[in-house]
Amino acid sequence: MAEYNFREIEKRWQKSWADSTIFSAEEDPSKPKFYALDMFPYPSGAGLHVGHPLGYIASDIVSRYKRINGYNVLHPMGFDAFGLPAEQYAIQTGQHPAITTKENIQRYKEQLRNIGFSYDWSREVQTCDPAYYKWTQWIFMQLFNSYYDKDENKAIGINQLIQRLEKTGNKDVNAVCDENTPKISAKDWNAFSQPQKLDILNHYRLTYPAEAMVNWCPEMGTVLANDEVKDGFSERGGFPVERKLMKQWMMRITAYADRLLENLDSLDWSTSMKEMQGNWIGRSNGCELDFKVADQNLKLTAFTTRPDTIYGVTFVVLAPEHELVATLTTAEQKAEVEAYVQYATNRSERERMAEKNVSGVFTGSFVVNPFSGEKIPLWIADYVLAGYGTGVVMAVPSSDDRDFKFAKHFNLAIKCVIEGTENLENPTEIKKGIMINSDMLNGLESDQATLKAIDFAAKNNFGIPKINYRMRDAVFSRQRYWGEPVPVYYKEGIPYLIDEADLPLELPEIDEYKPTSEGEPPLARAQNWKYKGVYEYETTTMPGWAGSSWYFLRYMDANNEKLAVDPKKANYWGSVDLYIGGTEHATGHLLYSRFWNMFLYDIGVVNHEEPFKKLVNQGMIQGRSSIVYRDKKTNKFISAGLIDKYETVAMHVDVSMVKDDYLNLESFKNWRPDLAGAEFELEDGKYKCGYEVEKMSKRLYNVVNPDDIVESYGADTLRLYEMFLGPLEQSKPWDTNGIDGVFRFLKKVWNLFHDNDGNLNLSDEKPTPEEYKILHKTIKKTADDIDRLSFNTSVSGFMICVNELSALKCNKREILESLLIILSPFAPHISEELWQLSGKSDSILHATFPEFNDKYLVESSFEYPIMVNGKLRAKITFNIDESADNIKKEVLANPQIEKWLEGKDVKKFIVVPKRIINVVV
RNA sequence: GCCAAAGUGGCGGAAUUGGUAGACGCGCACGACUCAAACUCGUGUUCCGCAAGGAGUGUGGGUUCGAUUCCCACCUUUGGUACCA
Repeated sequence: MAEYNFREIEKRWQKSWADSTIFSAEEDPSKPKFYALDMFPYPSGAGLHVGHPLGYIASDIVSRYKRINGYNVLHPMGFDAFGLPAEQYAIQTGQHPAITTKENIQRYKEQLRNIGFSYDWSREVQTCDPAYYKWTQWIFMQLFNSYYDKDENKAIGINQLIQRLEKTGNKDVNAVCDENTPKISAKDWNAFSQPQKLDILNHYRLTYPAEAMVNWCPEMGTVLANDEVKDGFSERGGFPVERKLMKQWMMRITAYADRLLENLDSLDWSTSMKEMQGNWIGRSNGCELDFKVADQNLKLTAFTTRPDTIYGVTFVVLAPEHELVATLTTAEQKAEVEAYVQYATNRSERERMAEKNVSGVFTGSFVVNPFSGEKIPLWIADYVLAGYGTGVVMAVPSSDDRDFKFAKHFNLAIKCVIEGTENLENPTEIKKGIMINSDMLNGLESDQATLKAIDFAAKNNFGIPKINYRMRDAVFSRQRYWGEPVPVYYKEGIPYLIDEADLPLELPEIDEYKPTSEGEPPLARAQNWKYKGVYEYETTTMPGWAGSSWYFLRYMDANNEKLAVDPKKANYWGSVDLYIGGTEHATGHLLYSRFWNMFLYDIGVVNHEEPFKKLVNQGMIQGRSSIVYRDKKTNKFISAGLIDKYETVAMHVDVSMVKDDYLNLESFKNWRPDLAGAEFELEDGKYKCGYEVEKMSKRLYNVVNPDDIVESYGADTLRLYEMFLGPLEQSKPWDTNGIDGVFRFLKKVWNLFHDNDGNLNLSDEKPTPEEYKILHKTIKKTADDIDRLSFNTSVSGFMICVNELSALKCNKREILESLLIILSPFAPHISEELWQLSGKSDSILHATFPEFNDKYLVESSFEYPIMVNGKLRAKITFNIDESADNIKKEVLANPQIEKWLEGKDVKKFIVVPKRIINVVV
């Protein structure tokens, strides 16, 4: 009577779980904790497609597995709800982004519920909720009130800095600050006006206002962070981005550069992920060297990582934006230099990148090599960046590719300083070796020469060791509406934090979501929006990454109205034990989160320095588009196998009209009016489509919605199939074609419990050794596979297990109940249903993962593959403890083997116990 | 250019420590059931060959009794990054 009715079963259990508190987590010191986290989604209008749940399913399996292994599991979900698409939509339609966002979240939650995730929804967070962003603003305030002390190597309250300034000025303060921070004495400080004092403090604060060169995207009307710009275009939308000097809030992430870099070692992340962050931070060890300007009382400081090549310096190059460009240009060169600077600074980042040609201009001035005393020309070129190092490069054309190209182009001197490069067409091919033509450094190895050069420069007061970073402080302002307001107001042009008691500072209502006619951000439109009714608020909002930089902490204590997170709870849950999400967040979210978490660690909010102990990047699920081919001459559609005979045009068709690559002709004709009269050239009476693996996108008609899969196969099938598709971390195309196999598997599971008439049929008989063996083999495999997140192989393990049990017609309760428990993290609905049908009153969620027992797998004999010279020739079964001599005797006497020996001498006889036997002749 | 990861049947993929390459699933072929189709079940399915046998994990070489696995060189694909001195 009972068929596998997944629709009814899944609805029922999903409701039952939602009505209970079965997935809510409470701190419980008696149990080990496990924190499994998904990167929370941005709720877009398009809903989830089949690629999104991949990681969620994996983390859900681990969560459920850990739960039945006695762990206290925290497995929450929420929404990264501030963002551009909702705002763009608001600009077009006038609809408040909060409304669209709310609708989209509703839709997402329903889609997620359909898949049967074990989320603790009581801890849901939404970044756009004032109850949440109150604390995002609070963290901003803590950053504003802190500076980074290098001696303590941590963030410290700004009040302590003020006390030191009052007593001794800043000469002994070893802190991270702006390059241009003035040296002040206690006397200076105490004589300063309040605005002057605040200005000094801004040079130290971990979040600070600054005039900064930013990535301005005119199309979007906002600035973007470095990680939001790709090849001169915005990552979202693909609009052109230009450089612009603007007043911005900045985050002093560079203060943490070293710790962010060094801690990478301790993290269980993929090497490529660590590599990406390492490159992004880009620490380079080197030194600064001073070059005196010839005949003037001026010096230029260059940063170099290769002071060993100092004797190979044949010119020095300034960035076009360098402040001394005008001073150092001679009268004769003035016109040429001005024209070049004009040209270089007006070009956008994008143009500069597209431009591969070498460009530059001579200043007319000369500088002096501090080591050799040689006079060398000073140039200006845009391959030198104002923002990196000092904006001055000592050019060594014999060791550096760019310097080499530049010297070649302008016919400048090239001097080789490394042995073996003298006769090379391109001396930069050899980067390190024994120094030559280098006076005091001659004969030294590059690395030793580097040390000696730095030492010499330091002793003679024209150089110091220095570490530079590629990473910049992060721009924190967005000229947009749909983000967290910055909790700052202005009094006489000076920014002040609002009172903590006035948090949250809520987004005001405005008439339109566009910038004002004066180009002010949308918040400038707000009427009567003033602090204490008097002072203007900051009108930029926080960027998308603000709310996502600490949401993993809020989950630990999501409903606390008094604190961002109770340190006691944060200490209990600690770092995330498994974080699953996309690789696209390598240099954005994952870096900013580490930064904020580290800061909160410094100020004592949490007791773990790193937020994500283990990180796994799920691969992208690509679309598998279906293609039909229209004959150019007759307008007939030609089946894929026959297109060689015609000249055809390819056309994407909706994948919902295609099954197993065969096109449903009726649906196709009904798809669009112009196709109603379509004719076809068929193969074997069917139309076979071609396919293409590409991005999943509406435009390519290849989007597959999980709701549709759940409707036709059920959530358990979807979960298993997504896992079965291949390794979690690998990108792969979604191909619905294979899903029947997984569905069949679940039906076989169902059939194990039922007789041919569909009646429940379980036996209480003692299982046979063979049945135990099948079960315990699968228990071990499942546990091992989950530990290494190899879910595709555990699914095939289940299939093997069920195939073998079916062959034995096994319906032993003892075996099948254990099977249900190990299957339950993967296919929770069917497992729960069969568990209850078999007479259990308690949920399978409260069951315990069966203990693996080795004794069922012990074999008394093994069928050895016998190889002769590495080629498989026979198989013979021996007892496990058979002596090597006996094995040898029997193998050599075997007629199958004898044939291959042909009486030749046996050189070697190798027996690898329980593996293989190899005879070498 | 540089850095990282990966190349295995018609397809997705397996082989966890150097030990039977192609598990499991899809697809395909044949068969059973059926009036018929679908479902389901069974058999087969890396390639060449009737077979015996041979070849085979991107290419070429090496180490080893034995290599998808280790080493060297190269090719291709994907991702990251790009004047970072």
